[in-house]
Amino acid sequence: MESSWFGDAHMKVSREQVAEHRTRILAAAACLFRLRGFDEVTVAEVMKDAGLTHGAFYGYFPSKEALIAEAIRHALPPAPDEAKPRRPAADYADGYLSVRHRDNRATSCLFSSLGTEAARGSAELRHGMTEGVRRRIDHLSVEAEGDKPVDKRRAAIAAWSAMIGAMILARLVDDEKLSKEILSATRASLPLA
Amino acid sequence: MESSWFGDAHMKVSREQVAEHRTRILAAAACLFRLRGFDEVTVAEVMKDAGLTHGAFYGYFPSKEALIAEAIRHALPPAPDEAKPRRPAADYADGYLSVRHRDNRATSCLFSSLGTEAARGSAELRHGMTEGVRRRIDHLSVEAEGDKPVDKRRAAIAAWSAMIGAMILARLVDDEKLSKEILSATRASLPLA
DNA sequence: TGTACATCAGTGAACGCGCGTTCACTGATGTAC
DNA sequence: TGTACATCAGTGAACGCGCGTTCACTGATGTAC
Repeated sequence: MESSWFGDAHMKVSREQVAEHRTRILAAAACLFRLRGFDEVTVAEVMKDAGLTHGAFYGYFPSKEALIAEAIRHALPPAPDEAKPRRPAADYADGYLSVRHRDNRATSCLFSSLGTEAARGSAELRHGMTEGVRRRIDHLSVEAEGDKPVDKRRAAIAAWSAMIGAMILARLVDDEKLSKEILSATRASLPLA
Repeated sequence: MESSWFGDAHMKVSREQVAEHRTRILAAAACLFRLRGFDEVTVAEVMKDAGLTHGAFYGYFPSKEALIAEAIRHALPPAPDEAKPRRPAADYADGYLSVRHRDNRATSCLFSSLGTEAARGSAELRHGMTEGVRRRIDHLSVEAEGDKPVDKRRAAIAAWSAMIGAMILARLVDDEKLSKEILSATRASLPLA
């Protein structure tokens, strides 16, 4: 089947429809996975949240595993855009270690909501997440404590590790007071300028 | 059925047998869970690793969920023993942020191997893990940086959060160099005396 | 403009497999007398 | 000491359910002429 400029124009509407459905599937999956984990979410649920029936799934993705890798890639922070200003590291840390972030799991940081399971995931999934790790380290390195770039990068890695660990503990613990203490104690000790 | 001192003595062997089997089930479960996560491990596998068949499981635990909570409790660090010397915090951190710990998942720290999934677990599971969190914070507080106890405790929380986050990232990332960098950078920045 | 045909995203019933859980049974050990 | 019975941890077949995946079909949209 060939496509002329004419054919393209006519197909455009349904192609956009498909692209939008695909985006909705990925977004629904990313939310559900964060809320309940990869294994506890079913393909049928994701499709229902995206407004479709489960049978259509395999027109979009070859398997649930492929959806996991794609949804994570899609939800990860995008490559830095020169046009947009970088978010200040202190702002990022304040938001990250907030009760709001702790309780908003559906839109939370992927590393603190799915980190331990993702480490056992497919090569594709881990590769996607590795890119996300690199970007975040680069982002935080700019304003981390230290004189030389090496020191800044080291501090950025330590600071982000602490944010992730603290968020996981804050969500895990069944004592609200301890949970808040973990967040604030970690915030106070972050090596960010 | 009454138990006399005589009856007790006669029953002792089989009671010890049962207790040992129970321990083996818990130990096998704790290893498998760390390696593959709660959902990916089957009751039958745990029993096989413990040297029994799956049918015997329900003589020991009422459900898989109960096993999860018990196995985690069993694998968590015990209450501090006055008789035994505390492990120095620097030692603990060196071991924690080592490649050895990263690669030995079967016996790894529960928070870095199951943290994100446990946060979505049963109340029993979360309660058990909360006790583990308290103990570790107390343990590390003794030698953390700071003059007043409050400062030491704050530093201990931040240091442990960083260890957990760093271990999760080090396991997740598919680049050996970056993985090691995360461990060493975090180790260098830990607020431990 | 109208009619017949092609395409293809989406539907929902069905399949097959695996896993948590149950249960009738076994066999080793201990008890009664 | 011997015989009959009770107990109970463990066995393995079976059940039932849910989930990932497949597939024949629908119906809306576009194409050919």
